[in-house]
Amino acid sequence: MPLTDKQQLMMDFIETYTIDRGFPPTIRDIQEGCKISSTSVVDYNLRILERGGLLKRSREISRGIELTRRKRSDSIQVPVLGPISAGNPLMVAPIDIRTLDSDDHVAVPEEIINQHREIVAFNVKGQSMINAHIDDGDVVILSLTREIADGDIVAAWLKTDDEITLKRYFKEGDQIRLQPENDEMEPIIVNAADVEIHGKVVYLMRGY
DNA sequence: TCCCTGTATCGCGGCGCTTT
DNA sequence: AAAGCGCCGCGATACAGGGA
Repeated sequence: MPLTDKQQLMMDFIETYTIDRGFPPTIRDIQEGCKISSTSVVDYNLRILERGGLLKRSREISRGIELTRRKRSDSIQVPVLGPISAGNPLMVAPIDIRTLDSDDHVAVPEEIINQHREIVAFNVKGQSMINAHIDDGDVVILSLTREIADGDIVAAWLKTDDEITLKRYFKEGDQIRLQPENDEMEPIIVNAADVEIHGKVVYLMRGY
C-alpha cells in the first residue's frame, strides 16, 4: 500500500522506538515523536496502517501496537552459552568465552549484531540484577569487549574462586566492586588482578 | 463530498499517598 | 495490611474545519 509521508514517519518511529526501548510506543509517544498535534491524527493513521496489514493493534492493552513486518530488523542466530549467575556466583571451570560452543541459539536483531564486533548470549540464573530489570530466566546478550565503563553490567570471572557472575561494574582504585541490583544483596569487592571482565550486557531478551 | 487534520473531552485503569 | 481517594497516563471519540 502507498504510504503518506506522515504514515511512513509513524512506521519509522514505531520501529525505532520499539528497537531502542524493547516495547512499543503509546499513541502520545507517536504524537510527540512525529510532531503530530493530535492523538486523533495518530489514531486515524494507525487505523489505515492496520487496514493495510502493516501493523496490529491490541486495543484492550496499553502500548498494544505491533509491526507485522520489520523493514530493517532481520534476526541472526546467536549461541546461548549456558547459565550466568545473577545471584551467588556459579562454580565454573576457567573459561575463555570465545572457545565455548553451543547447540542452543536465540534470534537477535541484526542491528544489535552490527553495533558490536562479537556477541554471545547467556541464560540468567538468579535475581541479583532485578532492579536493572534482569530477572531469572532472561537471556542477556553480551558484547565481548574490553571497553568497560563504571556502571556497565558485566560478566565477571572471579579467578580465585573459578566463578562467573553478572553484576554492575565499578572500578575503585586497585579494586573492583561488583554491585548487584538487588537491595537485599551485598556487593562483591575484589582485587582488580583477581577478576576478568568477559563482556558487558548490551541487550536483554525475555519470553513470556 | 470525501479525506484528512485538529481540539476538546470522556472513561478506564494503574499507581501512590493517606487513613484506619 | 487493607481501603479509600485523587492524580495521571492512556485510548477513544465527538465534532468542527480546511482543502482538493
